[in-house]
Amino acid sequence: MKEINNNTIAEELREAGVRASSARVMILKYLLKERNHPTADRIYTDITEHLPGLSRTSVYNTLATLQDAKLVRPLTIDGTEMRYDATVEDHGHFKCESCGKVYDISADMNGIKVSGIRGFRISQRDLILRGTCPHCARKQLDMQ
Amino acid sequence: MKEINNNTIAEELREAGVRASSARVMILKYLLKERNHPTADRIYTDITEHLPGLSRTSVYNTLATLQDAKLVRPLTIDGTEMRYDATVEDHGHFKCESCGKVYDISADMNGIKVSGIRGFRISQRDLILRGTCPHCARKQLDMQ
DNA sequence: TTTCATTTCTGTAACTGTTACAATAATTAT
DNA sequence: ATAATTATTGTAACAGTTACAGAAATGAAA
Repeated sequence: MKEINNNTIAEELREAGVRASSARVMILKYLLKERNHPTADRIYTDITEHLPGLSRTSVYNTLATLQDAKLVRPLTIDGTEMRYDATVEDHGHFKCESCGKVYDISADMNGIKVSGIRGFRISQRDLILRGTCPHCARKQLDMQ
Repeated sequence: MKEINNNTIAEELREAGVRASSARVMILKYLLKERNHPTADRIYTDITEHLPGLSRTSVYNTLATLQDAKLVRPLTIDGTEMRYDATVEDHGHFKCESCGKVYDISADMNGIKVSGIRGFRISQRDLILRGTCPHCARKQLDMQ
């Protein structure tokens, strides 16, 4: 497990071919540390709470740059807002429809039998499960 | 294959426990016939082109009703807009990043090995593949 | 049928997430 | 140091969605 600090992140950025500007380091560090599938707005508010001087537009610009550099993956779990994930390895997500929280799940997508995709070139696979998380399921039982 | 006409659709609505208003029949018929994973706006423009007198808000309201009645499934393939699908059976989607088209694919999700979801109650599974569709892949080759 | 209560639909306006754009600031190369 | 490029900011526009109040349609009861 590589340590996460400004230097390692700056290096990772340069390796990916982009300049290690302060906004990029901040945002990538946030994504690597929190791993909470945040929205752009969540990133903005969390970072500026401690370090003002970052604009909302810069968050969007930076996220676009990090996506292009394949350092960050966009998640389209909700229909109306993007979420972002610094984990690039194949994995799935569970969205609790009760509390809204998004959980990482490990899923072996090679086991999926897919047909009717002859000639399709696949570059990304997203698996999203929806339902109720254990915490909310227990709460619902208690209320009965 | 059951025939799709206003009567069978009205009956389907009533069976699902909702009134068969004209807006609901129109929109469900559109979804069943077109099967093009439309956005709310696409539904609105396509229907009002031939039959004016349907409001954009009614499209949203109706889609929410049809979702509650489990007749329509929301798709969150893009981050900024919802799409809708009248097919309820488990299947996946392929989004071509080049032309934007969304294809249905048949996927057996029972083969997925998922771990780390003890206690999670799953109500829906979405599989989204992204990449290049055969049509666009051929175009890209031609250009080289 | 007429009346009443409820449900559905409409139009406007607000709201949220995102993007475009021009101006400023910072960085890199010359 | 200077110029050219790149990054960041703030404002404003834009798109998709939702809230809300009033109008219309529907269903039930008399």
